[in-house]
Amino acid sequence: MSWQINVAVQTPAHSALGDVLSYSSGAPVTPGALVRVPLGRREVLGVAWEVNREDTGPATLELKPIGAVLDALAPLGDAWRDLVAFAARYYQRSLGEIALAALPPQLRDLSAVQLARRLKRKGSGGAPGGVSPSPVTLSAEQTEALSRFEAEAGPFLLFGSTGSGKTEVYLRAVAALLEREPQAQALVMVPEINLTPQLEARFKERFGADSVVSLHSGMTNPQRLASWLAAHSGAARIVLGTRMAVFASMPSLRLIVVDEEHDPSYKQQEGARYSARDLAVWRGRRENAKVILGSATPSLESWHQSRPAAGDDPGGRYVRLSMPLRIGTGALPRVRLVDMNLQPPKTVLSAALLDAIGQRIARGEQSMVFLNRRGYAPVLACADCGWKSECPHCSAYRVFHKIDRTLRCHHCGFTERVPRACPGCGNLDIAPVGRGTERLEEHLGELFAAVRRPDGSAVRIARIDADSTRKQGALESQLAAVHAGEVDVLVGTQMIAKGHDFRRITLVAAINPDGALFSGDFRAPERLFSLLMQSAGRAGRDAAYVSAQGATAEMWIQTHHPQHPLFAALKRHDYPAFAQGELEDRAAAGMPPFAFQALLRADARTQEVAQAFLGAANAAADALPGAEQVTRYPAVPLAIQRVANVERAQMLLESASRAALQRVLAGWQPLLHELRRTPEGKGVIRWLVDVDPHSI
DNA sequence: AGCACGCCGACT
DNA sequence: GTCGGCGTGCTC
Repeated sequence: MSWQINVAVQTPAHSALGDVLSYSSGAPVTPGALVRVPLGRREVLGVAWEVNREDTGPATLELKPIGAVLDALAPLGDAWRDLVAFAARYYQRSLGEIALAALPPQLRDLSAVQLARRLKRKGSGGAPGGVSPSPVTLSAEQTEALSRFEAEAGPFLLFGSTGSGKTEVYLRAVAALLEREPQAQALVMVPEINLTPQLEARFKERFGADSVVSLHSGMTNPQRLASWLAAHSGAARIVLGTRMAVFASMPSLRLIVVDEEHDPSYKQQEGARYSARDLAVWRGRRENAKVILGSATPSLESWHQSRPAAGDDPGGRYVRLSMPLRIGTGALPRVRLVDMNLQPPKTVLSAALLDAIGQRIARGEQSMVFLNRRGYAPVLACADCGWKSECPHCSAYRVFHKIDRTLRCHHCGFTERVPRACPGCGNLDIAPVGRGTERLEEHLGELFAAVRRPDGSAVRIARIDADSTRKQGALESQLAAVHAGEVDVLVGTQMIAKGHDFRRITLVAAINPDGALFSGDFRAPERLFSLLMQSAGRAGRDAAYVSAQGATAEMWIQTHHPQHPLFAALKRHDYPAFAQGELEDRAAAGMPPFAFQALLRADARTQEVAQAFLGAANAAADALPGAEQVTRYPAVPLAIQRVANVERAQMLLESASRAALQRVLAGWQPLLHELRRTPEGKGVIRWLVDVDPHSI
């Protein structure tokens, strides 16, 4: 009984327990080994973090002995533990929470014996598949990007417009690595589960099915365990996945690709709020793996970080690789702005846009119309008494879904049948206000009811959004229908703007994107620009198809602000101009990437309690080291202040120094734990820190 | 977070 | 008399 093992276990952030719990062991355990340990009445999985000989000083407290060591599995490496430790520190979470969340869930339930049995059954893995030669010839831009990638250290920002062939660059970079180093592994991340199947197919075709595994939350637990084990053992040369994959154990990691690096999905929005993109860059440096961030509309952070040196400015830390041209003859679509101020009042779809869609139908081409609002109408209202379909549990309206005649709250899920008469005054005349995708689909159906396709049949309209794709496999089958040409007009939310290659779509329309122009969220314009650029990229991807049809691909935007500089840049497909404008605004306002932010949020039964806690927390931070370099703003309610009967408030911290902000946050954590036991902390349901928040 | 203990209302 | 509501407290 002479070893003290400090183990990271899943201790929740609120428990105020230490980062690691100490146990005794009769034999040393390798740091990084998975162990089962007693915790209260139960036995949980943990990761051995530090191992000390217990010969110094008297035993201060009686330690429980560790349980089984899962020694059939190689211990997690130093680099992996450093990554977890960094993420825990930076995002203000416990070591164990990050570590355990990074492991496949099934590992928690398996005993040492079961795990050993499973590993034996798996055997040593199949023969490594050879790399198939690439079927395509590289463009000059791609060749240039690859040669700079090979020659320099990075990290790289691959700035390539939609259709410029970024994926082929990733594939070549991975191929060169795998051929050069027989053990090397590559990690390729994509923002959404929906995008993994097509990328997975492409990688498997090139590198063989045995070399590639996926890691994302859509997989079953056994699948995730199998993939994780293959990555951990080195049998899988390529790991493809969503943000969670950044924590995959990969002993020979040499290359990390973050595709669509600007995508908000890389930022985890619950639990440990980490940015997988930022962690990827950190991990790359720690493990000496090259990192490529790719995007047609990079995040302003990455764009700024990849600025070239100029004058006194030494430039950013990233190397920018630009590929502005679209492959083949397909030009970028023409952007057409419709000034909605010149349309008759209450116009939903302008006559010019309808005409353009009609022409596409007549030519047998497809159009895509998107609107970022699902359901039939965002509000149901009574004209007589002013009743609106408010959610009784949230400070939000319930959305009218005509399909099943329900009012649904998109925040808490509360659903009711639509009332027959106004609950306020009994008036039978309650009407939908505004429109969502359902209503747009209906509207288009009416408008094109009399129109015939070239073969004389009726126009086919389809809708893809979170509601239409709820069932397993629904998205795939709906996408297949679009690809097969069974749809003339596709209506949907931003879901359809992301990544899917609709080769026969020659018109994309954004019906009402104005909301993001003057939103309180300073990142809204960036997201809108990226969404519109991406949507425009959906149109006319198949150059051969477009030119054979003699058609011009078009992106239509209906707006009340046609003079807005965002649209001017969009018209020219000029991301650099847009970014420069935004960066100037951000610099002037002292916002990211010129400042660093963190949020402290508190949830309570009442807004007063939540704000009182934040007020006390604010006062407690006065004395912290670094506080003089951090601006603390007063507590305010969240934009949606009540969800499921919980009131939410937050306060913002901002500093030009990331280090100072980190120092304050680190010192704050224990004070916040103490605060919960004071009168100001009574009634606080939870509090959380969000470092580098995405929306404030 | 789990999972206990603990102290008050409606059921076999 | 017990089943069970979730308030409070602890886990090396």
